[in-house]
Amino acid sequence: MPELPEVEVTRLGFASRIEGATIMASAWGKPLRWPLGCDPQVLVGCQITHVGRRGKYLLIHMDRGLLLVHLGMSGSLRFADVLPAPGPHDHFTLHTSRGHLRLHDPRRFGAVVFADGLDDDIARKLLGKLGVEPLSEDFTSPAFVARMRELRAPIKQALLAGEVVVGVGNIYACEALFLAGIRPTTPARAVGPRRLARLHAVIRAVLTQAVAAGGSTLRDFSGPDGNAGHFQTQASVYGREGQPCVQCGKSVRRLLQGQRSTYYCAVCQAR
DNA sequence: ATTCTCACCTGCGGGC
DNA sequence: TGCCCGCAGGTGAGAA
Repeated sequence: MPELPEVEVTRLGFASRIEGATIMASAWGKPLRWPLGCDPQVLVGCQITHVGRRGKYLLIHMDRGLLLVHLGMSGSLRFADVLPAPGPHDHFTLHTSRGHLRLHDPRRFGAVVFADGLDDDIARKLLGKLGVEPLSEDFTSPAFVARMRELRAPIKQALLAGEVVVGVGNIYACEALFLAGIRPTTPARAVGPRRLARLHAVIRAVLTQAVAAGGSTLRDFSGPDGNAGHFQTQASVYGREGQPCVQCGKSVRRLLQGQRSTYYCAVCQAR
């Protein structure tokens, strides 16, 4: 599920409410993608100071160390004063003095990992190669164009790789390429600079709109208050194979790139 | 170094 | 009704 907008919607929904809370206990279900990396007792008594985000990782900073939370494909976080007893897919609950934070993740591709700090080994391993934040000032058009022009990979896969810009997953990569009029299979370096500049602008715009719409809910995702996102209803191509292109009316196509579905319009994205 | 494939895990919808 | 297949928002590991 969660690409940058969904993670950001999650963060915005509970960050200010949990900051300042003291952790009382944690509860665990089935194993997630990676082990916590410390004794769960280490968390008890820690005070949460700030909730940030890097790419698709939530960073729960504490007075001692931080938690890196990833939602994988099917994860969602819920934060509430009162939560029901954990269900079979609730694999982590953080009980704090300000409420209870719970990770629901049927597929368990998500993770909760403890790190001493952002420069410790595990944090660097997970965050070290990530590209620029697309909603930050550092995401500039000239730098983006220059970096993309170095890459042989098909442009969609260059976006998904996250080494140039983070947070753009399968939905938003398809949408951004459609809005920029770029064929997803074109090698990044073969896309003209003006189209790349357009892509830069459109990535910002589409992610911003998606955050405003509460993210996309295909099946699992909900924000920390339990509300579904509705950006998926605004999608131009994603999930619309065989349906008419919103611009030209021709049938939206689907193809596979690196085992992932790509949706595009062969007319509007001619090259 | 790159680039590609596999693997992780569960659930759902479609076709037979 | 029920089974089997394909598909799903991510990404690290290992092979080629």
